Amino acid sequence: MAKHYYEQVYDVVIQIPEGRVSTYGHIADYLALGSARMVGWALKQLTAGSGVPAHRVLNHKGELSGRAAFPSPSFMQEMLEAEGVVIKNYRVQDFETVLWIPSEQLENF
DNA sequence: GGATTGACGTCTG
DNA sequence: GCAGACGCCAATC
Repeated sequence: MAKHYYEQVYDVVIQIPEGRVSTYGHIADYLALGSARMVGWALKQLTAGSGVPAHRVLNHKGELSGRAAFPSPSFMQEMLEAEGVVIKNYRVQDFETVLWIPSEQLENF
């Protein structure tokens, strides 16, 4: 059984540092999945015990679109706020400031 | 094996 | 800038 494509998504999401967030588009583009839906689909398979901080993955608007998939609607927000990310009405403040890009991580960090 | 779904993104109007 | 439509690929029914 070869490594599923969503496992690659897990690997990238796990590398997202605390206080930072990423987007489906960047992850999809980095992994060359071809569609952000692949990332969303992969994260959908995730669970709280998967060890993958899926709450750090947002949509291109910086909105916590996936909060509905969490056990609590505020779970995602609480999680990010605990890491230092400022959330306002389920949206990340200074989104581009806390935005974490996998390709950028590999080339500059 | 065909149709539907899915935590989205980009393009066009 | 906002709204609607399309695309994208894999998994599930």
